[in-house]
Amino acid sequence: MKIFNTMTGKKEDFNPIAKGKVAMYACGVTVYDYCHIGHARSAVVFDVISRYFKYRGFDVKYVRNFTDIDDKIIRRANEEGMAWDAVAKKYIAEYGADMDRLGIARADVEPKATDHIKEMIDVISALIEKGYAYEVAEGENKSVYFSVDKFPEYGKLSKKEQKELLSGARVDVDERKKSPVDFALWKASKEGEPWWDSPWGKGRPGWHIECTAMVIKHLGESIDIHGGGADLIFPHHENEIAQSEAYTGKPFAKYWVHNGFITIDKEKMSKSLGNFFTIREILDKYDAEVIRLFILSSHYRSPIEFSQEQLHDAESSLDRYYSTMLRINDFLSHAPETAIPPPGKGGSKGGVELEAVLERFKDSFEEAMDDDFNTALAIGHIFELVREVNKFLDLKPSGEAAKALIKRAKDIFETIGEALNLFNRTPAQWNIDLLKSKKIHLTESEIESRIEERKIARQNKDWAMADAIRKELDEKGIILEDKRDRTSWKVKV
RNA sequence: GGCGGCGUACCCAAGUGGCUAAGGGAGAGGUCUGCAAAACCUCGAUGCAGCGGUUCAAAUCCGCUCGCCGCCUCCA
Repeated sequence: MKIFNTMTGKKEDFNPIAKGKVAMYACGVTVYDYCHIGHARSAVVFDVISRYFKYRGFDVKYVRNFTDIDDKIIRRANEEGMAWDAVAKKYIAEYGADMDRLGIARADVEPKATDHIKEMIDVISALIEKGYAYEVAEGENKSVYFSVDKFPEYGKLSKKEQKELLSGARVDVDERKKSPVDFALWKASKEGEPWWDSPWGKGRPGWHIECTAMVIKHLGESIDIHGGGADLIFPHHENEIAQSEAYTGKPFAKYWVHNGFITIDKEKMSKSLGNFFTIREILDKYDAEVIRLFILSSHYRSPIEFSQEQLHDAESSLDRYYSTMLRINDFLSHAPETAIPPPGKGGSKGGVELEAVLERFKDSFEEAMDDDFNTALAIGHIFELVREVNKFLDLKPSGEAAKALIKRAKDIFETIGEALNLFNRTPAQWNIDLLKSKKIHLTESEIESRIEERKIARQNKDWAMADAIRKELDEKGIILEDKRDRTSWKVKV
């Protein structure tokens, strides 16, 4: 497997620190508001990465944290007249609900910063002892800062020179810090803010230190993969590296993996620009699987331009898949057991191309995913298989050999579906769920009974009546498909 | 200003040195069908922002130009 490592700027062979095991940490969210589609992307990407490692037989331990104490949470609490920890609790629950709906597996450990205050204090104390950090008195309490110039490798991840950072006017000038690039490990408590007791009096942790403490506690001092959105490269991950490696003297993470942004009108989606869509806003109009397919149709490091049109395209693709799965299921349950000579063309020759695609499918899929998790290419392969399956079924095959072939294709879809957490509903469920996301107020049985009425009309060759029923359903967003022996329905996408 | 990325058909998007440039969506024509729908077939970039260069061979490497974006501040 090859993975692009932000640290080296290259794709590298993946060799885990411990054979057969993957220790992986992804920075989660600060819980002060609903998540937007950009957060969803990051979560989907790392979900798929961890799933694929498991598919590949690795023993994966995946940790994704919650930042549940921070300025924004405190501000939000004040705005809403809530306690800060009630805000955190609320949005952790909402995050979980969004992730569940998106089909994102819970991480093996989902630690919260405030559950690791002691661990953070231990690391900070050690950093002071080792001379990497210094205390600054603020009233009766003290803050602690990391002294960046004590860590010469600072900037190695983001490729920044300390000098450049110093000359840049954008860093906060703060009289308390010895250098503008130094960052807070511990913040002295201000009036009305939450606080914890510490060797420096009342205070709360800085942002970056939580990840160091939680990584070390749950995964160890050196881990295989550390990831997050590309906007975390600097300063967050750079600071994590500095404080962690200063503390342990060991490399913090072997591979640094960062996902690209979601953009709107070519601009990064962000809270501050106000150009964001929350996950739940999108889930109100589109099925969760559509969002997953939309995200996974591009490589994880590329920017993705968000638009309704893109979502609609993804929805159409998915519908194509499920239409094919319906044909597969129909074939497996209704096709004659014994081979009947197909009229004219086809025959045994028909399965050759499908057989060839099936033969190389697993390799193609793994080759794509092994190449820095190229989900876009992998999904392309899946649709090649879809086409071959349809082509084969168009030949109206029959007999055990044909069924075995189609069964093989179905098995492949299911295996792949598990690795990507895509394509794993029944076609019927897909359409029932579409009724919901398209807000079509019809039940399955209502549709079925109209189909039954139409069937009688068709038997009587009352085409006007049959067409009227079909038109009526079509206007409500339901498409009917007449098969040889029955009629199926689907939601228009 | 420093660092990094991107520009592939009408839209989205793989491909980053070598067989006909994946796949999806949209479009046109056809097959099937009572008519449809779905599916399939055919058509659709002699060309990968532009210009130059390296090479037997480049979308793919190098240089320049144009356009767009990100990070350098909280940010997935």
